Parts: sequence; structure tokens; C-alpha cells
Amino acid sequence: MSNQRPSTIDDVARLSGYSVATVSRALRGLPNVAPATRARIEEAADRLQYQPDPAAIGLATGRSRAVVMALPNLSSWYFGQIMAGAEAVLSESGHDLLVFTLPPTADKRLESFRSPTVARAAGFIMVDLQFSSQEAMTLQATGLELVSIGTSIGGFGTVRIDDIGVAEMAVTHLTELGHRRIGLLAGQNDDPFHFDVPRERQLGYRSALIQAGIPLDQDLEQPGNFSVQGGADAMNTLLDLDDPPTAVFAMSDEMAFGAMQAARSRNLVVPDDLSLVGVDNHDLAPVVGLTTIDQSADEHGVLAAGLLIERLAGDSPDPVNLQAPIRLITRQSTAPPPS
Amino acid sequence: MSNQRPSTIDDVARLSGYSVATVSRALRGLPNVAPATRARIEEAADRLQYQPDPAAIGLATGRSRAVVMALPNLSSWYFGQIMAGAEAVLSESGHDLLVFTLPPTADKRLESFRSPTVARAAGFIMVDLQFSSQEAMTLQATGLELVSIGTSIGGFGTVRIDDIGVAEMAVTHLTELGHRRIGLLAGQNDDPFHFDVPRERQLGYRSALIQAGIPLDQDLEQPGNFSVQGGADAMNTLLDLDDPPTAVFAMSDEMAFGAMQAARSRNLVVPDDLSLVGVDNHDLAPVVGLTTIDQSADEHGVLAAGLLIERLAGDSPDPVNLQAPIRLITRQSTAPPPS
DNA sequence: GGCCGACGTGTAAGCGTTTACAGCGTTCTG
DNA sequence: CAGAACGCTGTAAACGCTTACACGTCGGCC
Repeated sequence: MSNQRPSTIDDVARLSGYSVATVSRALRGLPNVAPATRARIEEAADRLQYQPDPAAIGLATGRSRAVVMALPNLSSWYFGQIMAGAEAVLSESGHDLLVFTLPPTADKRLESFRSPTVARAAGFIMVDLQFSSQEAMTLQATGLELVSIGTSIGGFGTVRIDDIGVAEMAVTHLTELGHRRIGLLAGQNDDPFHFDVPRERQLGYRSALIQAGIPLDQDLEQPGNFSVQGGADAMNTLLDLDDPPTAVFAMSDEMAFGAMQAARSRNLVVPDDLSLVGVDNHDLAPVVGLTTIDQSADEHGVLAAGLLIERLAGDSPDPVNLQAPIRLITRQSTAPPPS
Repeated sequence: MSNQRPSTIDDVARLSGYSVATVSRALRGLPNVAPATRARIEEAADRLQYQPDPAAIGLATGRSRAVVMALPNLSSWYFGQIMAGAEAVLSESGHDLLVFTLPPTADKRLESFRSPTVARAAGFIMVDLQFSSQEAMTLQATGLELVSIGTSIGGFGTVRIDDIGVAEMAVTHLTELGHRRIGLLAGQNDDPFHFDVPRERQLGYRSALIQAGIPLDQDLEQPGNFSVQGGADAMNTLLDLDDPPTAVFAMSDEMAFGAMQAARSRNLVVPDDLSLVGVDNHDLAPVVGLTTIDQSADEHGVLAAGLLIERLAGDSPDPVNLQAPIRLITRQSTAPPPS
């Protein structure tokens, strides 16, 4: 019951009768260690419950075992799913998950990229973020293993979905139901991150309309900022139109929820008066009966973390681009337009 | 444009003309450094853009600058709010936020507490978790600064709400509306974490009923596991009763959402046929018009992180217990019982 | 005027790893 | 059979900080 000083590599060396160098090599699975030696050392190590000190390793190698995850925020549903997925994989392989929200201004971002904690981490996962080439260069210069979720960046491993396809799938679902006047709840107009997901979904929305022979209308595209409140506001703008839409595609479920609220406050019934499609398959989508495109968000985290670990292990040479699956889930929020 | 080796304390010492010891003292704001000296050193430091290496500090001091946050999961709304609040405060003071989900079995938990990353962190915030005294001792032995959110543990700083009061407030709201048959959506029956929040809310629920002169009924208390699905299941059980409740208090908004869904699937109208109160003031509570008790979750994270930082700075001697405010927000999900 | 304490500073020994290099038997090779 | 090559192991120098200790220098005090 003594105050157990944690044992060091020296203790293991002493107990096993080898030098610290050999112990280090043996325990890390490096070649050029006699099998018998390795066995004896391993036995000594776990007899002493030896656990290498991350700080010491960090000092000696210049890299920590932490994986840094940069997100726009920590509180939205989608990001929670991603963190959860990534954490599960990373903890499995003995990595720590360091989360932080990215400052909105470019110089503050650069500053944080240069901070030793980030620069000397093992890997870096960024979510739904995009930035100047200078920022990308800074990050590359750190020698970090880089993975991006939701958006493609040169030199990064990438996990994303077919964002154009998502929008097409959603809007086509609406046109097939007979809708001809279809609104769009989009991102923000002045996005500091130059996030390209909204752009691509907008593209998909337009392309689906064109394919259905429906004319575009600028007024039908409203920024909703990917938030509940933003969705409600945008929906209200749409409903105030002279010729309001009979259906709306929201780029995220949270915006769709806001839209639902806006519709209800005007005594409109979903889907009788208004059809609604979102994206995400949020936990609460089934609760309110929202038709949506599932993109299994937690899987994004799992894939990104897996990619990172593979590359850290030295497998998979070049940056890989993974595309996660999507699928339409129809619920009660979509129906043919009112006649 | 050279490959900038990051500058070390040695560089600063050389440029300023002092020894590394003095530089170290000056930069950390320790006493016994002449003001002029400090100024010169600081100038040299930021001319070189010096940033101390966390690994080296960790090795030398035996403590990292990371704050570890242990949560039951990363994906539920409440935990997202807490992380967000804590991260904002911690990043401000230069601490890293390391998140991980706690393994459900006691020995795995003990193991992770002993891991050097945790044991040598600066602080530890645990959320909605509770455990054996052995686990608590292990944690104390690490010398970490400890803060618990949502539940009280000896030796920990604590941030929580009056959980009994929350339930009383909610249930009293219902009794005042005239309800006499009030159900409870509770936690799980076999909770591996021995979480005491559900116990206290149960206490408050019962006490409010007793105060209103309403007899208790075991059948009206159903476990809902704090999840949407669990809430739906529990609600269905309640509705299958011979004498179903006219109102339900859910210990979390997410369970209340599930209950709403269950009610709707039976063509019951909220609040005409059934009143519902939750806890959290979830982002989507306004969307579905849920009456709830706001506990400003993100504030919990802010307070906990603040507490931790204060104690790390050496202020506030003893473990502090903070109580966050709560308030009833009435929306459209509550009304007098059907006549 | 000598002594003491406070103040400012430097020297050097850790902290616990990794890794370049060297050394030593064995086994190949020609 | 000499010498090269290889396999295994050890020595010791980093890595970039903190901190105990020692060493002036100065002012104040009796």
C-alpha cells in the first residue's frame, strides 16, 4: 500500500537484466531483439505494470500520441456523433482525443496550428472546415497526419459524402411526389470557413430541379446557417413569398426542425400544406417524423479515425478519399403537394 | 522560408543574455526576477516566437496541461453543451481538453485512471458519473484537481443543480394544473455508474406528489434510460396501464421527446390528452413546444472549468460546491387534464 | 564597519524516453 | 580460413524544460 511511484523503463531494465535500449526496442516490437529476450522483458514489464510516460516519449520523439480534432463547435448533433465515432476508435488504439473549436479568424487559426500541442500531435482531424492555402501549408509543415471530414483538401485524407448526390436525392424525392415549387434552406452567406458542403448541396438542388424541368428561382434559396433558429427564420422568409414553396429541402435536419416550427406557428400542417426533407437522420428525426437523408454521421468519425491510425501505422501510402454511404429515409414529413 | 526549428528556452537565454533558469522564472512570472530583466527576456521570447514545449514541461514537472473530461458518451445533447462550455473556458487559459468516454466496468475504469495520460494531467472533470470509493481513492492519489458535474463526490469540486428541486418544480407545475395521475420517466434500473441524479429526481417527484396529497403508485414510475427510444418505450408502458396518467414528468427532454412520439403514434394530442414536462431545455424543446426545466447545461461546463482553473491557480482552498440555477419554462406541452 | 538577509542570477542535475553508434560473437562467403 | 556481414546488445547523448543549491552584491542594522 505504499505510494507506488510508477515504474520506469529503468526498473524494467534492472528487473529483466537488460539495458534500457534493449527494453525500449523489445517493448516497441522493433526487430533485432532475440525472442527469448523479448519474452523476459515483457514479463518484467507487466510484472511492474510498466507504462511508458507519454511526456518522455513526446520529448524524445517530438510527437505525442494525441489526435487533435478541430470542429466548428462541440454542441451540435452532427459533431457529437463524429466525436463519438472517432473516440471509440482512437481510444481502442491508445490515442488521446483532444478536441477544440476553431477560431473564426484566419490568424488566430494559424496561431493555434503552430502551437506545440497541435504541431507535435500525432494526427489532426478537421471537421467541416476549410481554409486558405497558407493555413493548409502550415498544417502540412507540421508533419502531422491529416484527415478532413466533410470537405476535401489537398494533401489530407478525406471522409465525406456525395454532397451533390444528397441534394439531388432529396429534391428528386420531392419532384417525384409532384412538387414544382421547392425551397432550399442553405448555409450562411458569409461563411468564414468557406465551407464547400453548402455549395455542393446547392448545386445538387439546382441540378435536380433542372433535370425535372423546373425553373430556378433565387428567392427560393434562403440561408439558414445550419441552426434550428436559422431554419425557422429562413422558412418564414419563404412563407412570406407571394408564391411560397409547397416543399422545402433543408441542408440539415436541425434547419428542417426550425422550418417545422415556423410552419406550425402559421398553422400549416406538415406534410399536407408543406413537405420537408432534411439531411442527417438526427436522433429526433423519427420523433417528429422527418423525411431525411441518412449519412450515418458517427461512421464518419469512425472512418476518419481509422484512416488516421492506418496512416500512422505506415500502411496506406497516399492520402485516401473515403466516401460514406447515404440513403433516403422517408417518413411523414413528405407527401404530394396540396391540390 | 527555412524549415523553422521551433525556438527553445536556450535560444531565448542566448538572445537575452541570461541563463535558462532566469528565463524560465521570468516567463512564468515567478518572483525574484528584476523587472528590467523580465522585460528583456519577454522581448526576446516573443521576438523568437518562443513557445515552451508541453512535453518537456510535462517531463520536468510530472504534470501536463491537459484537462481530462470523462463522460458517459459524447453524443447526447447535454454532454455536448457541457463540453462546449468547458472548452471555451479551458482554451482561454491555455489548457487542452481531452475527452473520453468512461468504460462501464469498474476495473477498466480503474485501469484508465492509472494510465499516465490521466494520472499526470492537470485536472479531471467527470460528468454524471459516480463510482466506488476505491475508484475515488485512485483518482485522489493521482493528485489531480478533481471536479464533478451532476453528482457529488467527496473530495471533488462539484457543479450540480438541485435535482430534488427540479423534480418538485416540474411535478408541482402539473399538480397545480390539476393533474392527479402523474407518471415518471426515470433512468435505468441497472445503472453501472450508480448515478444518483435519477434517484434524487425520483425523490423530488414523490415528495411533490405527497405534498399535493396524491398517493404514490409504483406502476407510474418507468425506466426510460435517458434516451429518446427509452422514453418512447416507457411512455407506451404507461399508456397501456388500466388507469394511464394524464401527465408525465420526464427526467430529460430526450425522454420527453420519445414520449411525445409514443403519444402521437396513438393519436393522443399533447397537451389535450397528455401533459408532458422534461428537463434540460434542449435545443429542440422550443421546436416541439415542450415545457421543461432549464438547467443551462453549457453553464455547467463553464462553471466546472472555471472551478478547476481557480484551484490550479492555487486560489480557493477547499473543494467548492456550486449549484447552478434552474427555472421552469412553460410551453405548449402542458395544460389542465382532460375533463 | 562588519554582519545578515534579501534579492537577482547562474550551474547543473534531474525528468523518462529514443536512438546513433559501437562492440561482440556467429555465421557466411570466396 | 580470413574477412565481411549479420544479429544482438549496451553506452551515452540527446530531447527541452524545472528547480535545488550556490554564489555574488547590496542595503540596513547595531
